[in-house]
Amino acid sequence: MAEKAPKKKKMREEVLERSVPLFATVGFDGVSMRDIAAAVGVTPAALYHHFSDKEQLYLDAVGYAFEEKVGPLKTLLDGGGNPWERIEAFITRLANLLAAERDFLRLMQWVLLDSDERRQRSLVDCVFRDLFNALRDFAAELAPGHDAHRLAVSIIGLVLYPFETQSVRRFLPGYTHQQEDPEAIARHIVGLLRNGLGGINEENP
Amino acid sequence: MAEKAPKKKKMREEVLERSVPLFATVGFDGVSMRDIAAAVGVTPAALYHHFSDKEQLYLDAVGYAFEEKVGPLKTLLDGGGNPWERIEAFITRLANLLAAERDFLRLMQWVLLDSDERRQRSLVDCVFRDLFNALRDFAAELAPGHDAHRLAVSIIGLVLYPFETQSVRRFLPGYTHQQEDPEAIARHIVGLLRNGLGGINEENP
DNA sequence: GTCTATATGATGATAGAC
DNA sequence: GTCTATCATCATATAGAC
Repeated sequence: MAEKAPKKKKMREEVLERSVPLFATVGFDGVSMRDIAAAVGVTPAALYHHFSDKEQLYLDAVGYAFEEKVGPLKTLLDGGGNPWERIEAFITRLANLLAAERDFLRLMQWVLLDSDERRQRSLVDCVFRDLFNALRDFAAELAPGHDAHRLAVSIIGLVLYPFETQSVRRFLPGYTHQQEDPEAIARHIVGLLRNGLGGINEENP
Repeated sequence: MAEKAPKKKKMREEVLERSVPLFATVGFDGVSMRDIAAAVGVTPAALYHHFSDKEQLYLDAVGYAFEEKVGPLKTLLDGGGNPWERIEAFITRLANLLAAERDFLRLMQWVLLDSDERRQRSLVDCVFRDLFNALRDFAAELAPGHDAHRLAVSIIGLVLYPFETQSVRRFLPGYTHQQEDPEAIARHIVGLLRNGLGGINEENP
């Protein structure tokens, strides 16, 4: 009796894991409880034993997708040492994360578009707040003369936008596969933050 | 008979005008034909006399919302003269547009998240392509040493992100109403592009 | 061109057997 | 804890009267 069946406790987690890509792809309104149930391999009724309703399942799924993702990122900013080295490490890590975990990015986009204020607020509380605060505090240290809040927004936008727009840039001329390389994106952004466009060319240093 | 009834021809446009804020707020899946019909003041069946189906109504609504918005923006980039003056004018105009027309921004976000590839492509064709190409060509002129495509993405991201994230930043500390001032946002971005963070402080020049 | 009425199916959620 | 069966409601879309 010391050994419990390992399968039993995992049902709830299994639901979350399977529903994350669904919500990430088509959003809250685009996913039905039937879809999730089918992805898990149960009937829709079974889901209601683990989650009170669809909204709670969604909130838990988003929280599940973000936990253990934002923590390590925040740590990169907290450490001491050269601020420019830290911001470069943060940007590089974030770019690699976004490139590898596409669901992560899309869930963030869905949160930004959520029109249910109560739901959006609870998502922000569990997902965005800590990381944004850490980045804003770091921005204040990195560039004391600038508005830290505004600068934090700029940094996040610079990193996220290449990935957010990838699905449409595919169709545009001048698009090459290598433009999605997270390391190259990070170098581009750090160069921009350091010197603006007046600095040394990134292509011909 | 030389004078036609001015009301008759406007029905189609009326539907588009009323449906744009609905689609902008809750997206394609969040709006029903009943919602649109109610907003216009007709029955759902009447909508099908003007649009073959919901998707066509959506595509036309997005096109309607973007026409006469992107054209003037593109013109700002095409003109000759000092490139830095032109990019500043473009960024300032775009920021003011985004601040004034919230539906415009949200529709763009929905397009970026659209999981229907055929639909997304047709939206990109009628909405994004021209403006992005103009900006990319301009970026090539502004900073010949940089990857023009990448730089165009960075510029768009810098301008759009303060507005895209406004709905969640409301809940975060350090948020002040004045951070949404499009003129201040534009100055911040131009300063960043010119000098990076190493330049003269924007707050204490 | 808009209406009433309706076909047809998907949706979130629940009751009760096992 | 999961199932079958079902409810009530909502969805897109159409047919045909006016």
